[in-house]
Amino acid sequence: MRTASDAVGQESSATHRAYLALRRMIVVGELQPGEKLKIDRLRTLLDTGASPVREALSLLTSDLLVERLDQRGFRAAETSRENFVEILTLRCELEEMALRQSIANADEAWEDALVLSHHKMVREGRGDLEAFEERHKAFHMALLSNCHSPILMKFCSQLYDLNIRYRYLAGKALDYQKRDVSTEHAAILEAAVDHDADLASERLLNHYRQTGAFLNGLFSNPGSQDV
Amino acid sequence: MRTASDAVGQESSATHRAYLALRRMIVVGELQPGEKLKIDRLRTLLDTGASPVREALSLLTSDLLVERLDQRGFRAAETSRENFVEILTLRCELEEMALRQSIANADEAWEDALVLSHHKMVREGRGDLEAFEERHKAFHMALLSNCHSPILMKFCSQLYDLNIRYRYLAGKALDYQKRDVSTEHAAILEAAVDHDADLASERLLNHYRQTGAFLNGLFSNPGSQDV
DNA sequence: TGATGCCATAATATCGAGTTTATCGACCAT
DNA sequence: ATGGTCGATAAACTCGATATTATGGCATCA
Repeated sequence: MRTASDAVGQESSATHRAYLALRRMIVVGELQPGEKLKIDRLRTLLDTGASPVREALSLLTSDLLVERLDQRGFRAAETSRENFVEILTLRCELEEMALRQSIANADEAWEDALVLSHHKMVREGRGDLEAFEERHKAFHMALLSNCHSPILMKFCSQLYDLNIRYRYLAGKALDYQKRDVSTEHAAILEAAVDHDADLASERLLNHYRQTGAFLNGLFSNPGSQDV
Repeated sequence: MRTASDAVGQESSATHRAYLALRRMIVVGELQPGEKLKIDRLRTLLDTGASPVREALSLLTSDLLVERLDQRGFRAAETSRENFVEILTLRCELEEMALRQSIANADEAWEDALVLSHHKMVREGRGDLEAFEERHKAFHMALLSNCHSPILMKFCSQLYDLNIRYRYLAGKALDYQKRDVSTEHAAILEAAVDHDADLASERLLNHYRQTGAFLNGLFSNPGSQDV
């Protein structure tokens, strides 16, 4: 019983919709770390069947956003400082690798797409946080997208999602309001279009490490968020 | 209707069994690259229901061993020289990273486990090829296992499986019969227990690159296998 | 004769029910 | 009183069936 009107979403499949919805809910923290994910509750929440939910949870398990317990169902992945540090470290390693390859393969089409994604991110502004985060990820992925290594891209994308989850958990991307990340983004973009791999890598990694150090501090006194 | 006797397999779940079985079949080539994976056929083949098969295929999609077609089901992942080169490159990068961290964290327990896994691999011999490959993977993973980075381990494990698939496809691990890989393994082990990260990395990467160059040659004239 | 639209077939994707398994509280034995 | 076992409840897991969607052949029309 599906009307022709919602055929516009070219990705029409209950499983895929459930996957996107659940991933979003986990990333932004609507589903808390360690929270039990009961099929029946999610089934009613997403208004779909049990099969799509199970399949989506299986996929999220491979993304490390969901953990599968022996025969006891699923739960949202736990968080920990060790996990956070691991993600940050791997992200720095893999993204530097991808960025350098991207720059080595630089061509006009890539640079155009890169500038465009940066522009879209700037234009979006901070009005809608989730929309901005979408653009933000698009920009960072665009930096790497010319590495011609789909597997590496997949890894970077996964690590990005794992990381952004910590940002949300720390309190609605608090860091953005204190630091001037716009300047950092512009600087990274500039170095990339100049094909300066060393400078671009250095700026990208500093970008991550500053955010990382900030978030890492929150593990000690998580009550310091006052807005 | 399950007897108590087959409770010995502590991982008793139709989904997990289907996952292992299908992964094995794809890796060793019983399911060819690009082959359509019809649910019904696999269902009868594995003697299980459709749900476990679907869930297993979903998981394998995240392992990059299965591709999901829009709304047209699943197929075994395609192979290509580009894909092979990418896997080899990433493997070298990530495993060197993991190996160096492993050695940096070296302790007795790790060295013991490492020596043991090497011994088991040697003892297994080439009688049962699949059993040997099992030990072989265990040895290589043991080298990396002390890096204290579960995500990195997961990536390396995935890449290992993707790579070994090409070995099987090239013709039943032909390379092992021509080169003296035993000596190479022993040399890697020696450098690792000596905590010589540079030497161990160099030997490990040479190990991979030699195998890689050999397999890469098979893409040009795949008919050269004569046994 | 070639191309196009339609219909039959087959396979997928989804749903709802039944079965197996874990959890938790109560009860009994020590 | 404490430890262990048993039984009721709830949940996950699995199965069979239905509905939806793609595919390939056939008829029709230009």
